[in-house]
Amino acid sequence: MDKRVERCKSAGLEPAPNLCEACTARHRGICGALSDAELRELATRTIKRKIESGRTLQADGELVSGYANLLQGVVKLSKVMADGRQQIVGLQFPPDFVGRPFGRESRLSAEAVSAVEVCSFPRAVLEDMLERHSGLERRLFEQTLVELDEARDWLLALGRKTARERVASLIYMVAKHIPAGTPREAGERTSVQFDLPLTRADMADFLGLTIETVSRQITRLRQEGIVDLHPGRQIEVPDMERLAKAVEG
Amino acid sequence: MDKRVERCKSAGLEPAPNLCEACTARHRGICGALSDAELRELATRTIKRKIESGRTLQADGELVSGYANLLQGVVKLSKVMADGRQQIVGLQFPPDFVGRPFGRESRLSAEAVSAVEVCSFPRAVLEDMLERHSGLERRLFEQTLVELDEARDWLLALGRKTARERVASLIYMVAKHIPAGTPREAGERTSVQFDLPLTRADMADFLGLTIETVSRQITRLRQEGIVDLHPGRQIEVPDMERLAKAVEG
DNA sequence: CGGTCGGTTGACGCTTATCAATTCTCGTGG
DNA sequence: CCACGAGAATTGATAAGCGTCAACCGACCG
Repeated sequence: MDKRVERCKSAGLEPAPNLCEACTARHRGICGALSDAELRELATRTIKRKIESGRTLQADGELVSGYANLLQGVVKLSKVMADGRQQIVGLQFPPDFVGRPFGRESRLSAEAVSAVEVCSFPRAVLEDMLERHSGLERRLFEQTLVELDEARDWLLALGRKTARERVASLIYMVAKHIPAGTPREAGERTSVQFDLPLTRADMADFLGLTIETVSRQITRLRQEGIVDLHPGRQIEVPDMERLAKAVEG
Repeated sequence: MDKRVERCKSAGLEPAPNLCEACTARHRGICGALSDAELRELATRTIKRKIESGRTLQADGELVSGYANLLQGVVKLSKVMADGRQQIVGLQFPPDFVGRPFGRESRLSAEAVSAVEVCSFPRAVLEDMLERHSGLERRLFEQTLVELDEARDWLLALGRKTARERVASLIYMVAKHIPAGTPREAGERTSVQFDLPLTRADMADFLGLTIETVSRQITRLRQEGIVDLHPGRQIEVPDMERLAKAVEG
């Protein structure tokens, strides 16, 4: 048995047979930069893994040993201060690439916030592929630029927005990223329903607030009719326009 | 006269003769990825410009028309909300690259916060150079990764740090970036003195605070003996260790 | 059935914003 | 050279928004 497969097993993970041709993300994310032949090559060097919620993909300060394409679920990137204060500095959705190219250490950890499925590969594979397929580097670069933009959007949110606006911003962002659950019948308003994969604690850590403040602001948005809460972290947004307004005031 | 040179003149800018061989940044920034021959080629297509404090290099929403290497001075990147709230999302120091590769629009503006000197070139030149010198793309990519890291560090600051810690963090960061003015004689403590190129308003916009709070926290750091203020935005840090402690609490 | 965890709600206090007045700095022109 | 004015910075008084502490509810699991 392959050594990597073995390591996965021992970590309680479940490697699956891996055929890029059947992968839903093969034309998205960084894989979109590869030809069919290249995808076949990649298939021999990657492992599809399921990761349960709460498990750590990459710990703060640990050497980068591997990378992954996110296929399903949500991953949070977070930083902690010496005294325990914590801040989530990014959320990743499919088909994002997870990991830091070129082995620069970066002081952050990546953790699954829901059941997650990734296509993972060791560091050497990425480096090898980068050398041989220049389109890949461009693709990674572009994603990094998008992440930089998103980080800067959140800087604006954390620096200048009120608690209510921040919560609205988060819900708005997730609504835009998640494959819309129920876009409702055409005749009705633009009602959207989806699963919010974050706990109140995660939301607070992302928004630079406390659990209590997040909870209060959500109640407020509910009373205002901007969101509807359904059991099991389901959120319904009856009118995206109104939510969008709450994002900026 | 070259058309570009003409445009510069008309904008009140002063193009200078441009010899990469004599440039102080030729081995740093993205130029460090180029050979002597390539630098000579680049020299024919760039213009060294001086830009006065307050002038805008790239306005929010405007199409990216050109790029620049920062040779001297400091540039701020900022975002504004519809109602005027403003947030600085990044500061750039020499020899940083200024501008957004691949023409993605990004909703931010770049403005000189001190007298600035840049080596600028039109968009087409960057694209052309990128195609012909693959090391260049890597270099740009690496800088973008550093910027992403810095943005995430500030997310932690804005989300979780107190006003005092934020102000200390900013002073600390500038102290690390600015070519140290007076490292003092070897026998003494590690005293550092430098110019803080930001107004209180800029600092506030960067730290997500108000002018008044920034001012109060600086007075406090002064009373604690962590910083010394000298006329003309000169700051002296008698002991970097103590400042570093203030950064995290 | 009790225990834990996630979430909500309330009372209170602290940090920071807001409003306002004053001082400082520096460039300009008399 | 000094007076003047405008913008930058400081300081004070007050208020608001969010954090802290604590009680409580409901779901889930052993």
